Amino acid sequence: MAVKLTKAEQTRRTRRAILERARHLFATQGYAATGTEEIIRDLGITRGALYHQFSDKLGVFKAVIVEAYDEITAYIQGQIHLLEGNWPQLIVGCQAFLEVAQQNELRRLVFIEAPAVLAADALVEIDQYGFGLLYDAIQIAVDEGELNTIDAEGFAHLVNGSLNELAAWVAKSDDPQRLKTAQCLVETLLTRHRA
Amino acid sequence: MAVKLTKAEQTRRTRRAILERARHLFATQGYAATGTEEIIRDLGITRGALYHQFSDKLGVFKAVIVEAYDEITAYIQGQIHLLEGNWPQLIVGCQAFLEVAQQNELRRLVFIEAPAVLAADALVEIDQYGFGLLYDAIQIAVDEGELNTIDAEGFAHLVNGSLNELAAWVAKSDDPQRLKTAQCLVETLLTRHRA
DNA sequence: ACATAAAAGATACAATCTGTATGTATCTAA
DNA sequence: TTAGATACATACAGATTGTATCTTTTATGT
Repeated sequence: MAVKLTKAEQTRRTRRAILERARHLFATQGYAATGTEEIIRDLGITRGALYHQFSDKLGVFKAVIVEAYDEITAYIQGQIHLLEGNWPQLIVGCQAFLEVAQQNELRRLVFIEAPAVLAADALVEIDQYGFGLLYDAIQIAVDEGELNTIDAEGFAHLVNGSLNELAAWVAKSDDPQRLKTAQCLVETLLTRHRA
Repeated sequence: MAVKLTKAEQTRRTRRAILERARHLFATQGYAATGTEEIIRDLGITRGALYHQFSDKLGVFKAVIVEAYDEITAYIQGQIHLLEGNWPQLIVGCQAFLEVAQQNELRRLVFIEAPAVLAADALVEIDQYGFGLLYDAIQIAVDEGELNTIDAEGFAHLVNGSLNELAAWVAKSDDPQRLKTAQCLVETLLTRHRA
């Protein structure tokens, strides 16, 4: 029956199907333990289609990671874009990160698999954007005299590391209180460095 | 001419040779990109010896990671064991971590490769020890009324995340000043949470 | 509308790599 | 000294990735 599809539409569907299946498998089993055969199984296509749409297995992974990053930053932007002023945006942005990065799939993908798989590769480039938002906000806070630190860049890394680890901590537990605790800890961290 | 060796000694030498070579390769190329063949090349043995001494490739990796962890904790212990009181030990211990974890080989191995490779596996168990030292010190500081936080465990994760990320930041640069900056940032972080 | 180009995908295959099964020599212990 | 264990080598099966080639369907130009 095969309804007639435009080439562009066919490509779009194939890529989406591959990306969604791959994302789930990479997140639950890891990159190495997931075969290209497993990705396309039940999708009604063969590995040939996958290799036609993506350069290789790593190409699929990169595409998955880019989408995951976009989701995270989009969520944070959505939470802060109505707020007035850099300082509250910084605090709420950090707390929003803890909310979204608590999802296990997203977390393992972005903070465990990606650094290892893309180690030498394009990781810097991709991660740079997410970290950049945090760094910018902290730099502004320093410039505005709100934040007191000897090194804005270093402090941005300090906060970034805290956020990643706390997100993992929150995700590990099923205590709904833990998210609130982590959010409070980050707010305290920032407040105690207030000028 | 093969000098006569006792079995135990032969085993010891083989395992050491494999572990040292594997550690370097895993650290520089990553786990997935390092083949068992590559590990034993130039060691004067075959893959058969490797599989006799270790359960499999993952077994080699685990052994490498355990040694790396031991090195890190040994260094920290050496730096703090003469200090009096928990609070200074906490601060100096964190700073010592930044010194030792700045070495690129150790860092990629322990903080990038290990989490991905051992994801579901025994990672928790291994990492638990290193984190445990930090957690204990923080718990004591809270009990002694030195540290002010709403949640000792959460704060320990916050500090741990900061340390890991700052270590990576220090390692990325060749500016010798950066280590000092990072150490100062951590000291400030702790001091600002002092009761 | 028709011929031709181009793209999506299928199939088959070569190259690797891991782990296992089996064989051999050397050491240890009764 | 002899039986068994131990360290290691060799050969091979299974799995997986990427590439080369072929087929089919859609797009394009005249």
